[in-house]
Amino acid sequence: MSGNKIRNMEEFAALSGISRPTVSKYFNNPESVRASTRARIEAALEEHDYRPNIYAVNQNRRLTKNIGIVVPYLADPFFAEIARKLELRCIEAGWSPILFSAHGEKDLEVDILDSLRSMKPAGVLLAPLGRISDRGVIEKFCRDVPTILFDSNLDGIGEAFVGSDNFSFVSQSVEYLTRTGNPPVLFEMFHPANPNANKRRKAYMSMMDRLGFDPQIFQAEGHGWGFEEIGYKEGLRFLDQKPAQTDTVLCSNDRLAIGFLSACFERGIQVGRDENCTLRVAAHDDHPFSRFTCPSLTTVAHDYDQVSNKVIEMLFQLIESGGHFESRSEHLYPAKLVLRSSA
Amino acid sequence: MSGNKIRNMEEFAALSGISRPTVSKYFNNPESVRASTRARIEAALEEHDYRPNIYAVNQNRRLTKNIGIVVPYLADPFFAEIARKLELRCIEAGWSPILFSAHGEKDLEVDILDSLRSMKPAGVLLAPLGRISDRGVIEKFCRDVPTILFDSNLDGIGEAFVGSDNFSFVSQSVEYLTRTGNPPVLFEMFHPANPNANKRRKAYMSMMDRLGFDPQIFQAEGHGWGFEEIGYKEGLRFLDQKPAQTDTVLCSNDRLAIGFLSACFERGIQVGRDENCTLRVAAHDDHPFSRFTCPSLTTVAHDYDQVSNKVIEMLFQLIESGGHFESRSEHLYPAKLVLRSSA
DNA sequence: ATGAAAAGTTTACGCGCGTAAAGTTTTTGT
DNA sequence: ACAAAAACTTTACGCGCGTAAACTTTTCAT
Repeated sequence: MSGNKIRNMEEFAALSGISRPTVSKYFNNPESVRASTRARIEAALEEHDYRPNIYAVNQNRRLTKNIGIVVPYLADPFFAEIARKLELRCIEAGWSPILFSAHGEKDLEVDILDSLRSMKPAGVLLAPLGRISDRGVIEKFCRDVPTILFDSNLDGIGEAFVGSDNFSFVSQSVEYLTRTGNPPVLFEMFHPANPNANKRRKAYMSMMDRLGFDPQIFQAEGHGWGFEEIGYKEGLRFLDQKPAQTDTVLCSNDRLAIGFLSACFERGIQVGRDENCTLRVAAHDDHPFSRFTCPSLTTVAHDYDQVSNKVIEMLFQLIESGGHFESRSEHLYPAKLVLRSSA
Repeated sequence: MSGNKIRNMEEFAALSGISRPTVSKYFNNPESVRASTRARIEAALEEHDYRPNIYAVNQNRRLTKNIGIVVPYLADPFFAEIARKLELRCIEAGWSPILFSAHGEKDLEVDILDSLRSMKPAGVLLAPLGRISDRGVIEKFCRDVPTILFDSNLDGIGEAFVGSDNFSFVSQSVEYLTRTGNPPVLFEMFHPANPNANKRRKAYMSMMDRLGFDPQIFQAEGHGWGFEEIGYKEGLRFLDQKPAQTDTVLCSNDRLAIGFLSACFERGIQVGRDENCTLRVAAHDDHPFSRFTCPSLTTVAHDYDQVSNKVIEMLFQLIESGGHFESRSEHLYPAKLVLRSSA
């Protein structure tokens, strides 16, 4: 790389000995120019390190190479992990992922969609906040920008939805717990942050009914995304009101369970499936940390890879289809029971 | 909002009854125009919802309103939490934060800086990977783009560094542990991901020396960012080789401790400061989840707020100074001992 | 009321690149 | 070797906005 900075494509084209329109063509698609000229351009690129001005490029494109990725709460390791997978896939395929977190706030989600719209992204992967999302805004956004929904479904919104099958989670956990012990109480939030919680409650009711047991639900108070804290505080309340009826708790998700297990430990309650244990605890999601709880958490795992693969696949299909599908499709993947020590 | 879409500022200016240069001035700084014209523009804005094309805007600016935020590993809740704070601050102040994660990979960090450079950001907040960072690339980047380093310091690179004082962490933990029990073994990684680990080891050595104890260090094998896994596996190894000399373990960071506590639980070792406990465990960082370990983790906390406040303060100062400080400064904040149950 | 200062208007150019059109050179198949 | 096809060059315009210059209108203090 020689030191002299190149101002624009004109200058770079001159240095490479190729005309500017051809150089422009090269940057849009290196395969679109003859191998010999490609070689000359790349030789010049080695020497002078020039990159097209992204703002000038994007101004003239109807769509950019940007992919928006929006998650409801990035400080939740579950979303951090999914976002990581999605980002890497986009990069591999030559797109520029731009990551946003709504930080659990409705207004921020709206702002994000707003600025995303003006970014002219080729496509957007959106995991909405869910219950508190501004449905109208999201609907409008999805009409203007090619969007795949994931994690939380919003009926009829977006070109497609990809996620895990909540019934699959709950049917497996309830089946396992009842088969190997007593029917579980469902420990969930009274104000769940996203629609998956509701689907899990329904699945629980239906499974318990099918198996001939009475459903029992404990609803934890609390708002927001501090699930561990809620699981802990309300776990203490749950334990202290001594629900003699059961020795088995099924938490709606792993983060609640992390807090709940912490409460059990504090109350000196032995959790697990050994004889000396008095409580079994299971949950759903297979949170990155649930291997390291004490005891390690028996849970039902998302098929992270399948889901993220499908999200990416649908996105690329959508882009190739010009941003619109004939009809909206929903893709649900079954979950996998992960037996650990807690139940 | 009327339905007719506005193509550009020219059209919008016509609709608002104000000339385009004045409208342009308004969007750059609403305060820079007379209150009466501001009102007219904003009235038109209510009706027609128009937004300047960001690509055209940024093409003509030397610097944009973008702030780059780069962290080494976003799936680590510690960084997710810091990133969240920094992002929100930038948004409040009217900037557009753009979040990047190197996902623990050197090449990605390089790519990020590369694309960040062409984004003409007003400033960048960079927490480098550390040991595996390509120092030359980062140095060059910081010469071209106004950058504040945080979390991991790289000597002499960037306009300033803001972080926590590693000596403060270790001096407090070691002082507390020795005062209330026996001197601790340091449990750390042999290949630490970032320079803070080295500083903590040095601080440990120096503190032990000062207090007249023999330092003992256990170095865990393993690479990468799966600290909990490493803490767990190597924790088992540590426990199984029965180091009779000590009943106190100081983990270099909380994530290692989360895995280590999991190993203790599996081996049936009671951790804590009660009489019936045989091991005390403490660590550093005050990871978001360390309140919920079993037992809850005694640790030394970053002053998250002070650090993120200072990072933001330095960033805005840097921007106002035109992107360069007279001299590089380092700002280290003391940590705070957090007593919980594990030690 | 009056003149200077402040703010707005009109006109014009430039930013760096996409891309169309017409003409020229190189490649390809036969 | 030759014509057709493919690739490239030259020329030119447009994208949407920042901004400078010269001029006109509004505001404000005296």
